[in-house]
Amino acid sequence: MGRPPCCDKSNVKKGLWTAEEDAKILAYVAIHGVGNWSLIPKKAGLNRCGKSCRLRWTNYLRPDLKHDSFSPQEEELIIHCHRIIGSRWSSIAQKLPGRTDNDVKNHWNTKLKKRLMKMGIDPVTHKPVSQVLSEFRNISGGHGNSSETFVRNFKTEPSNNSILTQSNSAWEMIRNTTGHHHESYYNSPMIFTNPTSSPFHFSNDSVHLLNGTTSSCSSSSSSASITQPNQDPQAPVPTFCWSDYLLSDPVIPQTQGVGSSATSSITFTHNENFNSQTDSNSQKTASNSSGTCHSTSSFVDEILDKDQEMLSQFPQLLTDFDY
DNA sequence: AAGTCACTCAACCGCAGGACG
DNA sequence: GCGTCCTGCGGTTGAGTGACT
Repeated sequence: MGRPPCCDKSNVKKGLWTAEEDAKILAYVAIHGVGNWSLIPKKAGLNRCGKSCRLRWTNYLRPDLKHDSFSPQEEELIIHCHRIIGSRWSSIAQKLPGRTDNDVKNHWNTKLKKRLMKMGIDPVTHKPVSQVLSEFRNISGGHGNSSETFVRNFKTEPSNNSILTQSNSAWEMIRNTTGHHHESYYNSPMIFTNPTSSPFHFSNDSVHLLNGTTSSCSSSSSSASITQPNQDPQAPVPTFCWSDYLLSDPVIPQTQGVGSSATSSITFTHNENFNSQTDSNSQKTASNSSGTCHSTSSFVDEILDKDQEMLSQFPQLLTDFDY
């Protein structure tokens, strides 16, 4: 027996709110404050579900909300946070005063995701589509010979791609077109940027996104080495060869012919946000990772070890996003 | 001018987790 | 420990609107 509905749905109004209804909510909250939303409709004289009232208040009527368009800085922050924590809209919204999770989610789905796709960046992984497809080719046997064509279409006319229109990311496209669900790979924290591994990021800079220019990624090269424009050329660039882990993971089938164009030797650059607070530590960690790339350990074990290492060195990661 | 399409965003839905008796 | 209620969250839907043919 399932949970009963929160209200009698046949007798409550649905759909857009009128100014009069808004005024009733505002008047009630001004006097009594928020809380116990299930009782508010009755007390405020509204024929609405309490849940609907709460949503109207939190997403629209709250006095601290901004109703203007997103600034470039806010967009940059959304992209950055999404790269780190994914679609945890409430957590991202907390970083944006005056914005709700619904605002952020809608803005991502309608604007930012499309902008990334148009630039050839997969909005799920935040990596160049060419690289995502190349990596997939590596683990699926190397017969994805149409990936370059796909990447061209992805970058130039994403809206004309029926598959993309529905699935919106290279990874989802791969899943849809092949029926293969490489779950261990798909869920890998190295691919889906996990905060515990976040010192190793592609620097598909938000600056480029906001300026409307294309990123430095190449649609033809599967060996991505992306560096930050302001990075000191003298400074050593820590690298992290996660593909080594992939090839050593027993879950993922090994393939022949992963050399030349199919080899994914990806250079991860240092995340600027970690530089400011934990520069020496993260440099050390990154350097340790870059120099070794041991293929003798399993991918999962290495990730877990790295998580532990990161958590011990960057405890603020736990607090930043409410883990 | 009328019809169609694409896009935006407010609102809804179902689920999960916490609080409480 | 269990059931109920409330709240919060993320995914999805659909009405409204502007652009295009």
